[in-house]
Amino acid sequence: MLYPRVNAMALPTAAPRPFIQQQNLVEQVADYLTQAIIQQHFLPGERLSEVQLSRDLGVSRAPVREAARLLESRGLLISKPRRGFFVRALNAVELEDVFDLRLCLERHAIHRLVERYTPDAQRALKQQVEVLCEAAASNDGTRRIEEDLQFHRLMLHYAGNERLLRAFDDLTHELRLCITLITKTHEAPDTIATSHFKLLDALDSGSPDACREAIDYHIGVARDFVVKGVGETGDSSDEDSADEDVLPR
Amino acid sequence: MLYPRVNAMALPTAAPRPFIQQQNLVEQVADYLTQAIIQQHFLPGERLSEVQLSRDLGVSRAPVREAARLLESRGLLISKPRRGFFVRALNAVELEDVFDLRLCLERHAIHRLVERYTPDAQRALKQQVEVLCEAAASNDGTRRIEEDLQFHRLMLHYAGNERLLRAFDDLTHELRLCITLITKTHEAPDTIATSHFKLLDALDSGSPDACREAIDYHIGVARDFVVKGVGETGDSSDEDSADEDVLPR
DNA sequence: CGCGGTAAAACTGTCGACAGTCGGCAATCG
DNA sequence: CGATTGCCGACTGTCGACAGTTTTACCGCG
Repeated sequence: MLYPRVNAMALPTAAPRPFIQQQNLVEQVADYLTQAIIQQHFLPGERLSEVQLSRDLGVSRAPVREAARLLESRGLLISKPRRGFFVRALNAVELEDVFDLRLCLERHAIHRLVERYTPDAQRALKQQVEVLCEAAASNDGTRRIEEDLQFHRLMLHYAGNERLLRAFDDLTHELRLCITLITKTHEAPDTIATSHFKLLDALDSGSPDACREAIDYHIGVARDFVVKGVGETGDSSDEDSADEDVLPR
Repeated sequence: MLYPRVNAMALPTAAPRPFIQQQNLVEQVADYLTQAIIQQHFLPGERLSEVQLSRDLGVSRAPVREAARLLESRGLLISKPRRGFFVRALNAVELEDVFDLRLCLERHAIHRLVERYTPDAQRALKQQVEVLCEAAASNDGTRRIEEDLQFHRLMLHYAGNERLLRAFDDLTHELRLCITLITKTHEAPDTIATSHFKLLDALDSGSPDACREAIDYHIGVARDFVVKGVGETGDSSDEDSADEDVLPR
């Protein structure tokens, strides 16, 4: 083992932090854990030992626990009392739900966006598609996904509802759980490109119906892609809790 | 001050826990803080001192911190590094965003629900409306709101997407931030009743368009109600952070 | 009387430690 | 030989304490 301190960890896809101030330990540990989970250094369903993590990262257990709670709220971890934290494992149904919610959010967003489609937004989206195309041509699967998500983030952003954007961000955290499934099944670069250009065209047309059709198609493709990829791989999770359908308040 | 220990707090809408085991301190503190914020024992924008809380509740600071992080993820608190936790204060724009997202979620939910409208769901919703009507006749404003939310929770539940329900729950936490504003402006009991009966009728009709119209009207009324209530009261929040529109990844 | 600077107080971030609990292993009994 | 029970190790939940930072109060000076 003997990992270095968190300061020295390599994060190729880390969030750009232009500010001078370094984040506190909690966020650093959270970022580290997020990356480790996404890159499958921790497998779905695996238990995370607090002492092990704190030893490896060279910090005490308090920041580790707080970071774990943060990731739990993001749906990346699940805590079982007195048992510890486990890496969340999405089964097929949960994955369907995630994409259904994504459809819900993006439909709404694109309708809001087409109402207030400024040149600024148009320019930014167009530019991001270009970045995405460039990424799609590369072999870096993770970057491809991130640029794709960033495009959708931009859409949500220019839709003008910050809370909607937050809901989307919460969702993407879970989406990244199965990111490796997507990166492995190498989607054709031009498919990605045309799929996004269709969205731009629909927005340019100004027709809400065209936008809805475009986003439905777009997300449908992504859904089929991931659901196909998951197949029999990542179901697991829990069969022991048989009292889940009582709808607690 | 001198609140009692967290064990003694009254939670009329507490989750049913048939098991012997009591929850851990973190959840207890989180529930306590949630109730305290909702009942405005802590005012919006107010800072929460960790030591003060831990003294008052008779626990150490670790559970308080973890509970505070939990509530931060729910949007009830905001943490500023090295400054502490503050009660979230929703301004008018944020409130609009919340209701817009609620519209987004419930539109989607009711469309999913009308596709799979089982007798079970119909019965449960009808019963909940009756409970709501009873609550609406009472003077307990908090209970009125909670039963109202519970009805919508049921709708989301029977829509069959657990993730959608979670997104709604996350949102209602923020909705409760301005709950007192709603309870003060006493809505007419029969208005509430008929408004919900319309939803049931739309579902019975099986027409997606009717459902959409009903939910749009329903949430529109609620939105106007709250937005009118907030008026000049709860804006505040922060004017110091001028770098919020850079769209961080 | 107002203002700037300094020092003290209070608070947050982090740490190490202790106690209760859970899971696994082995010894024992049927 | 299989099931049960007691024990042991490991781990989580919680606590008190220390260090660095922010806020506040106070004091001198203009």
